[in-house]
Amino acid sequence: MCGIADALALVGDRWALLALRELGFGVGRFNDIQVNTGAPRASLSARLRSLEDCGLVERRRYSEHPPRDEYLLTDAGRDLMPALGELRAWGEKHASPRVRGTSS
Amino acid sequence: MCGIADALALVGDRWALLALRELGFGVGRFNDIQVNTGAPRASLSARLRSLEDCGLVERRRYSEHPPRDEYLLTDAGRDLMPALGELRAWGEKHASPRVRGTSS
DNA sequence: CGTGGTGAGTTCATAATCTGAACTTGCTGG
DNA sequence: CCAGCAAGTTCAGATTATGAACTCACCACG
Repeated sequence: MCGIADALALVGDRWALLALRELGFGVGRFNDIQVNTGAPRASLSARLRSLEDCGLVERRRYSEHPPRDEYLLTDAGRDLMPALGELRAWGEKHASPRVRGTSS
Repeated sequence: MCGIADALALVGDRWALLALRELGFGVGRFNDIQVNTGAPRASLSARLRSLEDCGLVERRRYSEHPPRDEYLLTDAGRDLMPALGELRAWGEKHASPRVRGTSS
């Protein structure tokens, strides 16, 4: 009925958007994403897999012998960046008013 | 670090955005939201409560004796609409490719 | 007046999901 | 050979969501 439901079905969980954000930053290593997002390894692994399955993320092997993969945004994933930008803008405006003003 | 995490902390669950979407449509009755989103009553109730707590949604009592409440978007909630719009656009472009082209 | 229906929630037991920690696998460094 | 990093996976346990049924309160009906 409305793309929102479809969108949320793909990226509507707690870590997908965070992971996508990291990918948008150019962070493509599993451990880095895991640390930056705070997601549990298992959850992140599953999420990355879903995202790859949805075509939002692409997995590139940057080392053969030790199986080292790197994740990249696909076209579809990159298209999500504007939405993420809006979300971030909103978050900074409404969800983090605590850090406005003097430090602490 | 980034507003996205904060934003997701508030609206990053499965039903929040859907509920917000309904509110954006002007649908403010509990049952209507529940039916339109498909969210379980209990989940929706909890979510609406969180959203109200976060200041994204306002509860207006439109009937006293039979406790009938109606939900409205606040300023903060309305500010989320652009993000929802982006998300919807993305969803229609990438998350619902099944309806592209001839049926079947 | 008693019955049934609508609307908004709540409660409860169950089920699914997520979480953290430890474990693998494969190679590199000492 | 042993330790360590990197990417995942596995496992048991904790959290949370889910659906169905139930409550309250009123309104309409016969």
